[in-house]
Amino acid sequence: MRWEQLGEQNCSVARSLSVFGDRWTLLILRDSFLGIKRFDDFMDDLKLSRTILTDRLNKLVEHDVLIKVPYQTKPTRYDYKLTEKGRALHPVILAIVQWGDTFYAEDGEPPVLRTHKKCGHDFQAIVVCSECSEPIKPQDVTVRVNRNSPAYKRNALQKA
Amino acid sequence: MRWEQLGEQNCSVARSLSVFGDRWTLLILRDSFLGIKRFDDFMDDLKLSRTILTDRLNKLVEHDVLIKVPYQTKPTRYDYKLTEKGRALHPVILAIVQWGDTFYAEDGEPPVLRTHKKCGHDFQAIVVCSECSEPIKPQDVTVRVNRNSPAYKRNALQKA
DNA sequence: TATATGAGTTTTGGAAATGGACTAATAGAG
DNA sequence: CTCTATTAGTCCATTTCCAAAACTCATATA
Repeated sequence: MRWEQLGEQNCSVARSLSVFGDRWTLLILRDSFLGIKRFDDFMDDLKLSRTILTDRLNKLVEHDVLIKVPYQTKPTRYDYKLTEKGRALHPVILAIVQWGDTFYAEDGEPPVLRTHKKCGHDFQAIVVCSECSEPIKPQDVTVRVNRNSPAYKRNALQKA
Repeated sequence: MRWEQLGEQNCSVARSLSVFGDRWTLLILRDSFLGIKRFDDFMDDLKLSRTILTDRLNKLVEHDVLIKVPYQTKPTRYDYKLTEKGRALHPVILAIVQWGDTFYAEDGEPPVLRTHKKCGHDFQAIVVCSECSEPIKPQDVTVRVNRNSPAYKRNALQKA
């Protein structure tokens, strides 16, 4: 399967990964959440080739994850800022950080600490059930196809 | 920066992505959480080249995310099953699903529904603070370097 | 006029992915 | 005891992707 076809799959993981599932994009987003906005600042931090950075930033703008906001004219220069859709990726980054902290922190000390301003504590990110607020374990989840989804209906019609 | 060097960076996102941040690995893991275990079943579902699948499965085994468990001898054939470390990636997958469901579900109907057995409800995955159990918003998080981490100490020594 | 800054584009050799053919070990059918 | 199917690979030619470095362009500053 080609990368461009991935987004056409009827799976939320596949569609999401067609947006940010490549080598660099999640690192760009990590930097965005840390406040990095400008081309050369991404360059300095990520040490990737300019070509790829240009490409990835443009794709993120196309997908409405980042937006270009001019910060000067003559010549026009842009900040790359997270959109609402981009900020919605925060849980993904936090979940990845959590896993890395758990399995790769030397001496149990993660490289970076995060404080939750609301409660004032250093925190870990926990994924919980929207209905009962309990942490979700893999074995507690059952999966089924949504018969109300347009994709399912199209498929059912084809077979009939 | 080369892909192999990524894991050496002092960042939990970078180290995590050096394990699963490529085109196919997260899709393999999605399938693992759906119960797929065998080489050809991954093949059928993912439609990727056998070479790449071999490579990615081996890497996941090396990183202790999957483990090979023989299900027959003569010839020996293996199931690829999630380890504890692999199961710990469940929140990452759920966070990705959540984002895809939010922004790419047609008519607001996601392709797949998940039920939490514990409470019996279809659920969404929410990322909350381990200390106050409130959902975490990007603007409520402050980040700082952990001065107790071995990596920080090594760096401080170098400069002194 | 020369140099610096910011944000790219172009070029080119090398690395990785793709798709298809080939291999191996064994079981079961005829 | 040969033929075919199953499972899990390996090998290889072609295409695509990526890194690094050089080049471009618009402007500001010395």
